[in-house]
Amino acid sequence: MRVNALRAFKAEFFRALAHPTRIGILEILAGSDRTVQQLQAALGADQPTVSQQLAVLRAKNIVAARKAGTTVHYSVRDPLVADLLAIARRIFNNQLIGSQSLLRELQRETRRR
Amino acid sequence: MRVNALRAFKAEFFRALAHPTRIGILEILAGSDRTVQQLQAALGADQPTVSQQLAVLRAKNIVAARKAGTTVHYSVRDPLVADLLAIARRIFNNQLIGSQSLLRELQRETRRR
DNA sequence: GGATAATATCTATATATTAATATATGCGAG
DNA sequence: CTCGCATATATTAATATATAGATATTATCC
Repeated sequence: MRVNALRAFKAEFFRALAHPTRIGILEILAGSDRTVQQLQAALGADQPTVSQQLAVLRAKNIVAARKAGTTVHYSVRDPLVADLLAIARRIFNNQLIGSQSLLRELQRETRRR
Repeated sequence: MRVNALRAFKAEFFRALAHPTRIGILEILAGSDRTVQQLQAALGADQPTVSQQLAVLRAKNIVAARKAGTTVHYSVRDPLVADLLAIARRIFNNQLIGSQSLLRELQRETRRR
């Protein structure tokens, strides 16, 4: 039964998304490619943190790195990741009925797209 | 900035999916509701394992439990979860080019739906 | 070559997750 | 009421992950 191997693989993929910084990175990259510096600024995170979380996403082949001189540009490998995040957003939206403040922020985000 | 709180929340959601058994449970429940016993049989997992992973999904409000006498029927709360898994499947499909055996199994699964 | 900027990796410690096993709870049958 | 089945929870040891900080690598400029 390699259904199990497949499920382990899927679980690994979702685990790669299971971190606030990595979610942030993907949300930003879903819009357009960015350098590490830009990600640092947009996330308000320090350099090693961003770089380390990028390494996780790279290891899972979710993002790609393109080197240009001393800076590195990152992009999402599969545009479907943006769709995935969009569906996830709708699920949160349904789920958060009752948690007003988070819900408001989520709706603001949904409108923006 | 409660964008961060929101991202933490999203990360938690994905963490709930980040386990082979839980993926299995959701794939099965996406088809139709099942009792714990049915899940045990379908997954080939023992009772405490299934129950424990169901508890995780319950805690995140991803599944709902309905008690009928001594047995408990589980269902997925939001039908969008099935869509999420379907998109994830397409992402794996793109990503797995090169890993032939897993890819074959994945395509078999995609065809089935 | 040396200095500097951008990015990556490592290390140590704290914390979380898992798997296996044991035990507890609730309910229906008789 | 008590027995047995279905499910849930607790416990513990092993493993994995996160976080913060220090350090290493790489390319560019002089």
